[in-house]
Amino acid sequence: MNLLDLDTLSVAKQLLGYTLVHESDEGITAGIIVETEGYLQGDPACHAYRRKTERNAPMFGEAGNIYVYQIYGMHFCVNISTNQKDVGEAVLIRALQPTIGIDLMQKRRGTTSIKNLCSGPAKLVQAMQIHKGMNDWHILKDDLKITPPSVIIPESDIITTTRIGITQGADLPYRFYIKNNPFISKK
DNA sequence: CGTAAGATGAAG
DNA sequence: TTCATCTTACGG
Repeated sequence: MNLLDLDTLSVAKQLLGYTLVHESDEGITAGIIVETEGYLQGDPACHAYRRKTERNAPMFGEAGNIYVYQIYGMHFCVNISTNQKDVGEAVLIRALQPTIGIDLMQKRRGTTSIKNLCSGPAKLVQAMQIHKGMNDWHILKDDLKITPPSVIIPESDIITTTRIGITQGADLPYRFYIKNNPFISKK
C-alpha cells in the first residue's frame, strides 16, 4: 500500500518515523519526522477551510504535493498535501530528530543545541533551508523528499493530542508525536 | 481599501 | 509575557 493513498490523519500518523531529506547546494540535511498535525476539510483551523486561494492552492494538489506558507510575517512552515487532487487537506511537519548535516543545521539556526535545531515547524524549515520555491514540488520526486523508516513506529508509541498554536478547532485531536522522543516541539 | 489575526520563536 | 513583522483574507 502507498502511504499517500491513505486518509489525512492516517498519513499524519504513518509519517512518523519517515526521514525528511533536503539535498541543497550547501549539502544534505535530514531528520526523522517525530511530530505532525493534520488539517482537514470541515476543520476551521485548516487554511483551505473556506476556499481555494493563491496561498493555499498547493493544499489542493495531488497527495505528496508540498505546501510552504509564511506565518507571523517572519516564519515559514512546511506541509505535505494529502487526499486526491482538488481536496484541500494536508499534514504539517512540526518536528524532526536531526540525523544528517547537523553541522549545517547548526550554522543555519545559529545554535549548537541539537534539541533546539528542529523542535518546531519554523525551526526545521530554517535548519533544512526549506523555502516557498518548493511549493508544488513533490515529496517523492524532488530534492526535498521522504524515505521510509527502517523500523515502523508501533501504534502504541504514537501519542495523539490537540494541536498547537491554534484557536479555531483547538479541541480536535489531530496532533501526533512519537512517545518519549526528546525532539518534539514541547517539553 | 483598511486592518486584524495568524498552524511561531526568542528574549526578558 | 512580550514583541518582532507582514501577508492574507475578510469586512466596509
